[in-house]
Amino acid sequence: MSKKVRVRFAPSPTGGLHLGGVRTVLFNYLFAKNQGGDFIVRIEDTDQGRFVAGAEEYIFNTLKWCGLEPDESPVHGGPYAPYRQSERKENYRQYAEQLVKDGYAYYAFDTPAELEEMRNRFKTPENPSPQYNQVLREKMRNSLTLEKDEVARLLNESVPYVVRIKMPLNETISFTDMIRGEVSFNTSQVDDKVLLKADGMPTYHLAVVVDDYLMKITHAFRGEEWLPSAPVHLLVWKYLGWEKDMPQWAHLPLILKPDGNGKLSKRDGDRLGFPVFAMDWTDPKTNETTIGFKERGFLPEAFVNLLAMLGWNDGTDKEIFSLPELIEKFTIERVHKGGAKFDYEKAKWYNHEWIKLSEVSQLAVAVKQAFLDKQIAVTDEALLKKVIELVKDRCTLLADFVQQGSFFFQSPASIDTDTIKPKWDEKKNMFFTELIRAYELSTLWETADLEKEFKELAAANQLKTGELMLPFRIMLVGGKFGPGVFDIAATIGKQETIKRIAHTLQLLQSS
RNA sequence: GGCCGGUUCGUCUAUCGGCUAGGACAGCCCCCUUUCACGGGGCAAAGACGGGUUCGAUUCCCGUACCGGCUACCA
Repeated sequence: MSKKVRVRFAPSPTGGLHLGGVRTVLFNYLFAKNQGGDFIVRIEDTDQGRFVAGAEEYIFNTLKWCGLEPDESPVHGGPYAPYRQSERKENYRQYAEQLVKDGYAYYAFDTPAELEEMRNRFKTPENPSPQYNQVLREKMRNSLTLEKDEVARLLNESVPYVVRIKMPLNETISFTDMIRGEVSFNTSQVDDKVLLKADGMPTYHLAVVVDDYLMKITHAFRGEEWLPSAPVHLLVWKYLGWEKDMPQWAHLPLILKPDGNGKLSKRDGDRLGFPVFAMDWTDPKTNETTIGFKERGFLPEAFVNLLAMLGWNDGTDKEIFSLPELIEKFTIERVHKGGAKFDYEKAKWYNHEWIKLSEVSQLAVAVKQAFLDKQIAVTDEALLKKVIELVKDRCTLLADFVQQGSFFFQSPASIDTDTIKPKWDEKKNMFFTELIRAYELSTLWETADLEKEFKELAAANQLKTGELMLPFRIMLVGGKFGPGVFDIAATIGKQETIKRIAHTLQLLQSS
């Protein structure tokens, strides 16, 4: 019997959640649910200096929007509460002390200024960033170099200190990553990372191990940027005597910027004009808002779908997956090793596909909101549904519904008469005048009837239908866009259709 | 600089030693459509390089190059 799968997403609440973060959540979630396991969210707020108001709430709102609800978290509760590291502060010190007692870690009294001084002093062109390591630790002020009495005195006088792991010299440490296979490191290349900070808070390196252990995490997913510190974590697991309970690691590939170099950042979105955050994020300090996928008009289904395909596929040509399908099909073996450049065009394609494939009723709420955002109140639900049905094939983002369909709810703000004018003449004017009369007498008001009448009248006047359709369209919607003209006329009704024709005729007359 | 990771069309990817290297996005062309889409059809487009191993390498191994990540009392 193997243990129940438990995975965790461990964000630090420092701002909006971006693509990469949500994808990490998603892969955690998919793996857990595929295995019938639990998905835990633990807030890693060990850095008091980086606390950002509202960031935690934002994270949970985002998960909710995506449909990735945690089984355990600070807001969902759970048997391993609290799930906020700042509230678990007292847990960590004992483990740090235990490591010191067992000779795996030590106290270091160097001040930030001293550390900076050290780095400057030993910096050379060949070694631009000297590390607090097996060699340099000998030159610093710590419980390894100081006399026992001196250490005791400093501790006694409450001189600030940190606890650092004592990296062994020249040991090979390796593990099997679920995505990358065997990865190994030489400990001589790894520095003595701080485990417990001077303020008594653990660093990520200690907290991640302690909490993963305490919360019985079985599989740990995180971004590839964590790979270099994996040996530190491995060693902490080992030194604490928990090796047999260590989760299996999986380091996810990064999401890269579209135009070349580096991992995708918020700045790239601003620069290239696409969202990077899942939802709008307003920085409480600057009050600046960064656009999110949700507000840009993405459906959560599409957002989740496109994220899943960035680094994973099911081995077939299938690209459109619902969340339940993803859960069913997801396996780590099919996660890519290489980073993926984010392609906004493809992202939009996913949204377009999901809009086309969604039921009208599923779209209604979001589309109504899109209209409302543009100051168009929709009160007629039946009309809304009819409009969605008519235009959804040509909508990539939710806002496109407004562009494609506002004229169903209100008369066009302006009529593109410039397009009509060059080919306008008295015969056409006559035709539309007669059309008004004909439509006034119509007893049937369906698409096919309207088209039939229109064409018959055109034939009677010896006019080509083709030359009349565009003017008609512009009269009804204001420009060269929208679904089929007769569908529009049928939908807006007799009175409105006639009104719009007459209005344009008047415009053409007076200019 | 050091360490670690990665490398198939412009982009996301399939291929688990047999390939005429498949699909999707974007691009281009045609059909459908008297708007724009949708839909259908087509074109163009890739294994970083050099060595091995093998009857046979995109696939396995080793180098090189390139790209990326890390190198904080941040996560």
